Amino acid sequence: MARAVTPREEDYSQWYLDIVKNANLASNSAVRGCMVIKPYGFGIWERMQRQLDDMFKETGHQNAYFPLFIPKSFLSKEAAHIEGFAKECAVVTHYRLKNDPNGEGVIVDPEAKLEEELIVRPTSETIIWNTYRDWVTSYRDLPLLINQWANVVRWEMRTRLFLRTAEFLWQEGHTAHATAEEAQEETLKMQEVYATFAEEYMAMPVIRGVKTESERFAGANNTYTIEALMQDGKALQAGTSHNLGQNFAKAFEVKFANKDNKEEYVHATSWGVSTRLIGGLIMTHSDDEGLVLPPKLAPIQVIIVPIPKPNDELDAKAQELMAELKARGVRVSYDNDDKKRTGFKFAESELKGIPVRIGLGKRDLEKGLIEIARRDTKEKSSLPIEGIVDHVVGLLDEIQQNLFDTAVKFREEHSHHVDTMEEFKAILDRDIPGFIYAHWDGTAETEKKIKEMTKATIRCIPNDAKPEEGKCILTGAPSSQRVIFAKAY
RNA sequence: CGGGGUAUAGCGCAGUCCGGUUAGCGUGCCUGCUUUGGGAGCAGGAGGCCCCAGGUUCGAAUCCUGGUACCCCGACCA
Repeated sequence: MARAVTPREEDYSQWYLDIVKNANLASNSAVRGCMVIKPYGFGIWERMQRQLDDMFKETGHQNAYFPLFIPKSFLSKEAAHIEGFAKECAVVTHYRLKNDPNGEGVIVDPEAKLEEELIVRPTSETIIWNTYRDWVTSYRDLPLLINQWANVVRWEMRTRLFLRTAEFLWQEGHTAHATAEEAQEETLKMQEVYATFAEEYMAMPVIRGVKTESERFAGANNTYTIEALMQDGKALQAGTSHNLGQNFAKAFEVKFANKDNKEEYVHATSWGVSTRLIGGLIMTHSDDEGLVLPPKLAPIQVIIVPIPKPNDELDAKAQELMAELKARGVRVSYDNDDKKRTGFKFAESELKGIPVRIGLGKRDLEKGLIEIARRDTKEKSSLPIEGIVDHVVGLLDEIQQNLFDTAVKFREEHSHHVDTMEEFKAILDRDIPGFIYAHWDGTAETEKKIKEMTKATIRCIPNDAKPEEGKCILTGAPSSQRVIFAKAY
């Protein structure tokens, strides 16, 4: 049988598509740019959702839900916002179909034209701020800490499964605060929540930083980001947290009475992560054998394979093991399909990225042994059956940690400090370019020129950037700190 | 939006240039037998509006006209 996955060396982009398709995560659909998320892929998203949702609740947020549709006029109330989204909006113009009088099928009923068109939300700031106007009247109503799990639509020119789809699933937090300080605190807090989630659950190290003006969210005063480095040396913006200042409050007249009974506009934030995270997860850990999942997010953490095939004795042993593992909180399943051969099951468990595989062998069992295979390093070992549950539970933690450590090491090996344009270009010409720390003169013109010359953009100014005197790699103008450049998804 | 490509079985493709039996191949699926410690073998079987609409022709997957959809490259893109 042919190789299931194109090797990364040969064609990284095809490798990515092969993983998504062959590991049964998602597929293209009948609708351009929109994907079908299959059960296994959605299982990963559910694990992500559950964890993030817990983290949002712990930081004081509540979930709510706002409409899919936004009146066209709302979108134009914040100038920068409409500027950013106008070119990628799906518009609803009619509300009824009818049978085609000339033949088969249905047509849009021209008599059912909407007075005002509705926009399918590309993001919900406008509809939410229009609602918040009624929710906020006093400082006692603040802070307002709301999150929404939803789908949004952005009519992108070109799409890629998970990384950029016309419709995607996400969460968007929208908060209102009495002071600018509180809003800034919230913005940074949620950036940290995202970073913690990425590192501790996805095992994906991220740089916490702030976007330059040209990369900022449309309508924000500042956009904070977490940036991850993918295996092909390109950056992925994995989550953003925006300080919206009073821009939306002013556009939607959201005012409150402060303690002195004076009217003030509220200060706002918004923050989101999307199904794009699954793309990041794939490109951080997976290999030429298939998907590699961190145990904390794997829908199945341990799979038991009977060798050479299921029988009463092996089934009983498997059930016993499963019960013990489940009691320890492990997500375990038993591959007792007798139509598939052992080798096929091994290959399939690797393709699907299941962190630990237990080979329950007839011969091994007679000797009191069990085979444990870990997905991350592909190591196999035969261990005594006593204490196997403890071993597996410990191994899951070890794999989680190893994936993170390996990803950190990769990022460090592909992070470069450069001081000249020649070095800068040389790094970008490498097969795996990575993050480039360089001085920049702080102007949008320079940023744009560098992008035109090299396709690299400023991913962020790291939160922990140390003050350092230097000269802009393009103009030679003075700079006080390094910023991170990279080619990006 | 510019350039290129594709549309034939669930999936991947050949056939189209040069019209002509019953439209093939691989894989997957179903049945049976033999296998079974790293993607099994053999045999039998099911599965097709050949993207859509018109046209040419005795005859169209194939030629002509028009349309639609998707993919790739670029531009665009929290």
